Amino acid sequence: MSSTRDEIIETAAELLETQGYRATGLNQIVEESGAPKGSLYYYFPGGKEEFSTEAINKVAQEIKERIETSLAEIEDPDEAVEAFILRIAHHVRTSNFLKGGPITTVALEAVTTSERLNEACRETYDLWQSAFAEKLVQSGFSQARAKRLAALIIASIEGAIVLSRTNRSVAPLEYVAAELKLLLQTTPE
Amino acid sequence: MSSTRDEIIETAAELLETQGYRATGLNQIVEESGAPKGSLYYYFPGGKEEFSTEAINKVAQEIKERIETSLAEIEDPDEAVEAFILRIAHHVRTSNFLKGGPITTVALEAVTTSERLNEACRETYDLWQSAFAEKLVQSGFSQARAKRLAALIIASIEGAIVLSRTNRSVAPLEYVAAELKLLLQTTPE
DNA sequence: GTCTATACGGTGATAGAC
DNA sequence: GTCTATCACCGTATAGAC
Repeated sequence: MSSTRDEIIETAAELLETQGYRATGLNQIVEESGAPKGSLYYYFPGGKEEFSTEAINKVAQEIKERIETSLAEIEDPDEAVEAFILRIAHHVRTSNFLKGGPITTVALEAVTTSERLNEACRETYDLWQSAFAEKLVQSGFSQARAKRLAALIIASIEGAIVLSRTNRSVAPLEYVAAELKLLLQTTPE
Repeated sequence: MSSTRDEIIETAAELLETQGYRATGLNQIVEESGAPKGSLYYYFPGGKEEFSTEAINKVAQEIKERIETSLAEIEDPDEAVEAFILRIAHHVRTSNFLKGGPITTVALEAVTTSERLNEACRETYDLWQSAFAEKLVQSGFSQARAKRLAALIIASIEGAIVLSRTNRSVAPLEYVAAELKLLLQTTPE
């Protein structure tokens, strides 16, 4: 129940979201977290790769729960997904386009960098996709269709976040929200 | 018409696609391009940021033309977009999931790193989006709707590439291709 | 558990000879 | 145009005192 340990993970998660893996330095984490410098390798013998993996896993769980609770608030899947995406848009805007897509940069970096991080990212996306698919199945979509639609939802959100942060405008996220809403309004198959 | 200059840009483009900006070192570019080490700052006084910007602009044009020619081959927009995405899937697979989304990583890194790179990425996405939107307008969609749909197409492709590379499977790209095809089959509004 | 100091490699960039 | 040498800096990681 070390508070220091948690602080490191929490700070790492934030920096990974805004900067990515390579750009996030140990010194910066120590500085911003206020954690004692000497304790980093005490808590995480595996170094940068280890606490980054833990940071990803933590974020994975948090977002998964956010997806579930958000989708549970509205019965119609099209409106539920729309509302969820607009929440993300708000998050991106209020962060001044510094946040959003907490593991996207790391996921791309990990492909050529770290098998361990890559695996953590893979599991994270699976987790999120399952959360969306479950809602769609409950709404009457077949398992197969729900899986495809969930992939589209995750993919388009991730991509729209890239576009929104790059353009410093949440318009891409709003467009995606509107179009996905239309697609999900069709009769479930 | 310097061949050396072009080699540097070409190599930079490839490395930026697979590794991103921060991970791509000057030494690596010199080594893989076969360019004389001393000529890097001769051709690009602005250093890393400068030739990276040129690499992005070059890729932007190439992909734009690939979008246009690919979409021109098939009249129906739903089938045309599907075919284009499946071509990307092939590209991602044959690269062993090392390539795809040539500027995605750089775009995310640029938000907190380089105003110049950020601008280049912004223009690139605009260029690609316009290419899709034009095809949709020709197919009977309104300007406004075409713009939204183009944003969804770009976003979902970008995101699906992230998922596909992370999962070492082109399934996400295939799912997105199938679902976008369905969405575009609806009567143009 | 935490501190300080340090090792060691790599980075982008520059200088000056040729 | 190109080469070589070198710069100052930053990164991760480790050692050893306390």
